[in-house]
Amino acid sequence: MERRSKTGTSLLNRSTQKAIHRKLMGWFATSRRNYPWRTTQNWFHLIMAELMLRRTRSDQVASVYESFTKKYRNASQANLDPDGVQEELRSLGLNWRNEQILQTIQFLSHTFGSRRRLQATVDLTETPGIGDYCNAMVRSKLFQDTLPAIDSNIARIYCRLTDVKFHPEMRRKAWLRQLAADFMQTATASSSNNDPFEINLALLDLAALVCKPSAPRCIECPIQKHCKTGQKKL
DNA sequence: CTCCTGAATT
DNA sequence: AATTCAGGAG
Repeated sequence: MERRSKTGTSLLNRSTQKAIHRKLMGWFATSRRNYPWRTTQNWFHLIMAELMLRRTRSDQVASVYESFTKKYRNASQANLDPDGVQEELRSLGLNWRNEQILQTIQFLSHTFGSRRRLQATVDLTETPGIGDYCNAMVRSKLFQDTLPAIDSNIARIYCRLTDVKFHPEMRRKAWLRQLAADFMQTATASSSNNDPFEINLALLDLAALVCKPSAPRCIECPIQKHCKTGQKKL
């Protein structure tokens, strides 16, 4: 029985990764989506955005995010007003999630209070409701940490690149996480467009705008040349 | 691995 | 109407 090599570079060699990074960021420069949480330096607002975005469209989150962040500037303020938080989140639906968000706020408030900055040593995955994906987004933004964010959409990109049948559980597979980590290392070692958070955003936007779940727009894709799935369409 | 849950998609 | 989605937790 053949065993697939588990290293990222064996699936996508280093020079291909470099080429993908260059093309991806060129595309991102003109195609990026702009949302308020992408420019905030407020760690609490950034976390809240990621929680709201779970299972919810970005455009729907935008107005709620604006209202929420005006009302609550830090975790302590939000924790003092759980009813108001519920009210702010209500239009997003998913009430079970809102209960969880309140618990997350409570933990953040108790642990970090109203402090403006988090220490770079903080491990946010110890916070209830925050896992690897959210941690990577927040740490890459706040500390330029070279952590690849892997949600189902980004996992889909890596599966298509390497012609592996996609399944939502793929985002947890060791070979995919290794590949994503390798790509982040290659990309951040580049001399330009090497901001880890921007690289995470570029992949998210490519997944949302081009490498869609069904009917991907391979013709418009900046990395079709390097994608095994895209190559089949030529 | 399975479960959660209701919006989005087909 | 039926299926898919989606990070996190167990």
